Amino acid sequence: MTLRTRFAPSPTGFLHIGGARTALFCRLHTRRHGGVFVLRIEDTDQERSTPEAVEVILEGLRWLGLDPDEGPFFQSDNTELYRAAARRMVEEGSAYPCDCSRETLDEMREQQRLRGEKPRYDGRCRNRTTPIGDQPHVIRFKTPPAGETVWEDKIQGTILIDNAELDDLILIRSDGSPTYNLAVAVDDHHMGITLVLRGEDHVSNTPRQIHIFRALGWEVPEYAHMPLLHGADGAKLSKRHGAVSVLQYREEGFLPTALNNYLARLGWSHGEQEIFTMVELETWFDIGDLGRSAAIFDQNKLLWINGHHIRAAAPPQLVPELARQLGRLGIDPVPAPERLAAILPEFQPRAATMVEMAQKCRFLFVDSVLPYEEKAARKHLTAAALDPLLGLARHLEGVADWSPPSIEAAFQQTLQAFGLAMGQLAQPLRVVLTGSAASPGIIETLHMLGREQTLRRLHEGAEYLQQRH
RNA sequence: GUCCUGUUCGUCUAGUGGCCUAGGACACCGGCCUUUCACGCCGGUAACACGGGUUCGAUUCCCGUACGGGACGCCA
Repeated sequence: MTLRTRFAPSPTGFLHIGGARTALFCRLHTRRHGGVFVLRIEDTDQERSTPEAVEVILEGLRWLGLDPDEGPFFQSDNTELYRAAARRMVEEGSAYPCDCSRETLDEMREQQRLRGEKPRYDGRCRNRTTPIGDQPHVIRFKTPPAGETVWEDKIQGTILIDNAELDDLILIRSDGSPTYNLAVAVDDHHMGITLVLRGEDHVSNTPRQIHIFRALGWEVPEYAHMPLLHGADGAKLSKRHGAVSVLQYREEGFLPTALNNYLARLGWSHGEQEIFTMVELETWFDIGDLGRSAAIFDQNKLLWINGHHIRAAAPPQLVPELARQLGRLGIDPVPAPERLAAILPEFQPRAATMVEMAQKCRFLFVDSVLPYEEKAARKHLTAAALDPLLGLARHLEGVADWSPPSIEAAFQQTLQAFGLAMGQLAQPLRVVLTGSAASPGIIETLHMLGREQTLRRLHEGAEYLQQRH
């Protein structure tokens, strides 16, 4: 039987980093074993599910390159399937109607809590003899009162739960809609899911779902519960707690391959390798190699991995994202792709994110870099810098082809003429050309900037110096 | 509170009874390279939660304690 897994987010908000990791693990594990990766949208909560959230989740998955092999399927399309399953269970005696009010239930739980018991439904409607009729009611599952439920979790190992710990969960709400546990079991069966891979926070739902499978006479799938992702405070990452949308990472200049690489390394390792391509992950990743404890998200390491992927990328691959980020910085029009591809190699080793890269190469695409960075100007734009800069301008005006060797020659001639060391000319020049004291190599910087802009900024700098000193 | 579950450097991890005076990576600190900033290279600080067993020998196995996390909805 071929492996079939599913990623089943509920569309009640953005796709956060924890959800993305679950999707990634499903995808990688499935690919590794030649299976099928299914996407199912769990929108049985009509109150909170929105089409916008569905769109955002799909976009997040698309950006990460985690498109499903099948789906997306929507649970809201299967309502009749769930109702039929519930009806059958009532007929066969494994489920029953219950008309206890929410107030009754609240009070019940409150009392139990006071007595130090686990809050749970006490099953008072289980054996009722009077028919409910048209009264609003829910359908509850008749949980086996004794015995234990055990499964061999592919990540956690053997998990054994005493059935006495479980209460009679609701299958169908009073408005006729199915609840999570029913919908999941029915869909996992009908979609032929063989491995349910999800977060550890679902462990307690597993025995309930296994019971439903058994009541319906279906084969129970395998389960694997992966450790959760925690925030810096050590608590579970969730939409209400610290987790941001994966699309936010795109805005901040992270590459999808880097994010996948980092997420995969959280809880999993392969020898002493840190950097992985998607293909490598798909050939080596296996949930059997996952650790069992939660991991804390570390932005620093993500930055390092991102920088690595930026450096390893072929320039043309980065062009669209650099263009987008420059646009966000107000560069209009955005430079031509060929131009960006040409300058990219100089900036790849100098940026941990695409946002940082856009900021660092911005000086190439503006009309003027004034005002200069204050600290840089104070340190390097002294009165002594004026004459050498003007001298360099004269030498540069004689350069016809603007090739790096020619620029270098003009630069060396100026150095000799004024008896200066490299840094004494390079630093003031850098400030005048880029506005800051840090940039790619000075010859490369002149070359990238072009003859016209270089000379213009040289004179602009000379003017600044004359006014200041 | 009850049930489930976890615990190796600050963080991610290697480690499945002797190869561990515990390895790698990020971060941090030094140094080298260098026209600046990066990249790269070299080096350093830093961890087996605690207590009992089992064993010739425990980071590794068992029990307990502590601390952490998850679950306990007509949410998923």
